[in-house]
Amino acid sequence: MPTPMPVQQSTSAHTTSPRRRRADAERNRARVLNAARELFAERGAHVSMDEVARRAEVGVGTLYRHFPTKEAMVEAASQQRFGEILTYYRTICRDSTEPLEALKLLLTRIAEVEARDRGFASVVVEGTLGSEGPRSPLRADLEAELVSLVDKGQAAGVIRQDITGADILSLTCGLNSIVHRRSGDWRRYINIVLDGLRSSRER
Amino acid sequence: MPTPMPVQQSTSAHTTSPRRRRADAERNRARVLNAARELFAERGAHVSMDEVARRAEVGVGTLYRHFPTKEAMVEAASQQRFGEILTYYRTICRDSTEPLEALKLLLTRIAEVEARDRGFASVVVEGTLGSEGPRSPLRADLEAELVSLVDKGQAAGVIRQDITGADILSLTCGLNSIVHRRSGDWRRYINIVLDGLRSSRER
DNA sequence: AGTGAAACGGAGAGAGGTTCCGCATGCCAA
DNA sequence: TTGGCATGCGGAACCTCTCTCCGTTTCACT
Repeated sequence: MPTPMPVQQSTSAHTTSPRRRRADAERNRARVLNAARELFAERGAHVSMDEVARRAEVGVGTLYRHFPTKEAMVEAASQQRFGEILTYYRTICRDSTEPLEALKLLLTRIAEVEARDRGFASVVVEGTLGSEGPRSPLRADLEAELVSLVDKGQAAGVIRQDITGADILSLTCGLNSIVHRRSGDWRRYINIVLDGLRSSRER
Repeated sequence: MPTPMPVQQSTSAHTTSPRRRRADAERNRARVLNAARELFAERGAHVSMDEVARRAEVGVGTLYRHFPTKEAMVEAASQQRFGEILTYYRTICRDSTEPLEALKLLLTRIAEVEARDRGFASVVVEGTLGSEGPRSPLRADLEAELVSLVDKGQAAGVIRQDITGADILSLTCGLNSIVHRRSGDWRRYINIVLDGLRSSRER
């Protein structure tokens, strides 16, 4: 390991960074992230690093100075999507809405974003399928919201007891599959899932 | 295209082949399939072709003479699993059992096999997620059984009308996710899915 | 045994991710 | 303003993995 002080926070937005970055580095990081977001959204996470570098008009080396691996870059590129979904959820439906209705709105939003952004879709699936690795901050936030939503629903007696918040993320795998195989049908799928989640006395 | 007569049926068991294969070729094909099945089951589909060739004690070239791509080989290796599941289903529960109960047995069996065979699990997910490409024969058979099972359940009024057999395969994506993240919890997941599938008058 | 077709092995082409290092550039102090 | 230098940059090179190609070997049939 030649570098004595590796960049730890390269994938996060970091409010208080230990050492300020140079202006050109900051600019390049933004260019890379934009290029990545565009390409991954349009064509999925299989787009090559060379291509991202070309669209960002930087060398591949620059990509790896800002993100340790391609996977981290894909993850970072979809952070904004998690952010959008969280913002929507927190402003629209967290407090005012009945839990099952809120869950429906949230799942619908996730499906809509997955339909628009193939890179995000694969991050959701991989992150749920792949067992190890640290969760990105906003993804963790979203999972936390789901957990508390499920808790609330269970306390109110409208969601069955034998389920956890983490289950919901697993259910989005199937959602993702439907979004990309038969666009449009996913509203039906959400209804099926919600009917399954209801507590028996609500049925 | 140099080869005038490419091997069409390389992934199937072919009962009536147009031209007989040499004995050594037949033997090597079996060795390769065995090696592939073992390695993919143990460690997943990311195992390299070199490694499969090494375990089968053949050269990589031989792998590609029997299977056009790695993907085809993974698919072929999991055909046996689809076969096992189909046999189980046809002998145990297709005719004699009530549709929802049969569906439960079938989903349970799929989960059990996925838990044992990581390669099979990824074939189920990829095949469901990936939109294009021809389905392998036994996979298609399994999907057909699911379709007729759903039809039967709908005719009997125990399965909701707004669902198709293909939806079930999508639901197995989430199943797969749970099988590999929290082994054991998938029985709970199956109950949730089944409750969602029930027609409303049954609840 | 002899012959031709079928099958084999494995080097290497090609593609994609990742690293490395000499050069360029922004930043700060004098 | 300029000189010093840490920081950042580009892209050739490297590694690994899939897949192809072709000289050699093996089988099957006479």
